[in-house]
Amino acid sequence: MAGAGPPHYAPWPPPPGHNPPSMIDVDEVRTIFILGFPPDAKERELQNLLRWWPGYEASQMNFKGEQPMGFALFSSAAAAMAAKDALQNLVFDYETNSTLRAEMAKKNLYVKRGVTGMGTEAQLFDQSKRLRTAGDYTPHYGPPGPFGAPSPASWVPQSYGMPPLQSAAQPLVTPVAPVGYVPMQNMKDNPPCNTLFVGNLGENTSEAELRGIFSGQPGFKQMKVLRQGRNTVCFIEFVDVNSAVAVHNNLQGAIVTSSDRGGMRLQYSKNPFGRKRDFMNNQDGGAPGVTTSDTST
DNA sequence: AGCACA
Repeated sequence: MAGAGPPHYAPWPPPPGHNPPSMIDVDEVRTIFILGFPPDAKERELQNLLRWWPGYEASQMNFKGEQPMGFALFSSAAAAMAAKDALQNLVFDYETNSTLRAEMAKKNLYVKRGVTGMGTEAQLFDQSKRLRTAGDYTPHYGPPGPFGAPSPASWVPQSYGMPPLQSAAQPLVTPVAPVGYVPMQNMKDNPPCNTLFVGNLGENTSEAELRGIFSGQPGFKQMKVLRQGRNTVCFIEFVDVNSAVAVHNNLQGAIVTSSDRGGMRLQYSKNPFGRKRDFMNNQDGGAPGVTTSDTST
């Protein structure tokens, strides 16, 4: 059971101008990081472990590597340290003999406004601006725009004072903002659906860049990259059609730095995710795409 | 100008 639905997903990225840095003492580290979880620990378990602690604000589980790493942000350094001590050597799971270790982090956990530990660290840039910084083909890790979002790497702790744990703490995804756009005429497209097809990608297009671009988009679910000789294509699934439509429009022609063809072409997929049953049953020779199921009215 | 996976 998935419970009562998604708790607090932000349906759309916050507009620019959020999180005024002057409001908070940014110098004070009030984040702890926690190790020792069993490999199957869930982010929700971390949240539920900490949510009643005084001053708890947000947490996040990082699943790089063998064992999950938890990060938790508190309202003050004192609250963070108290929680750190409370968690120290806590037996998390008797079956797997998992004992937690906690330390102060080097940097504070970066939390998107309104999101507490939901694990999507990729930042959105202001899509309405259609940043056109062509000339600069340096991959930007973080938007060049009005608000520079810190790369997730910036808050990954350096693990000092403890045995060499996961010093290889890498970000799961490095957010990538397109450096610019080229006009893209989209000749034949398909009816809107929850899956986008990405074309006009060169053979050495980096999957990491694509993931950096798309995984932070609102409603992103999963993506798959396909190499086809000197072409690369990519499928991106979204939670709903509206999310796909937004990205289809906003990122059309966005420049993919690792591609040698400039802008990407975004189309709706012919075979969207989650439709297998439908189109398998529609073998009556009728027009594909016309389904008998009605989702509206 | 290229549409996989369930």
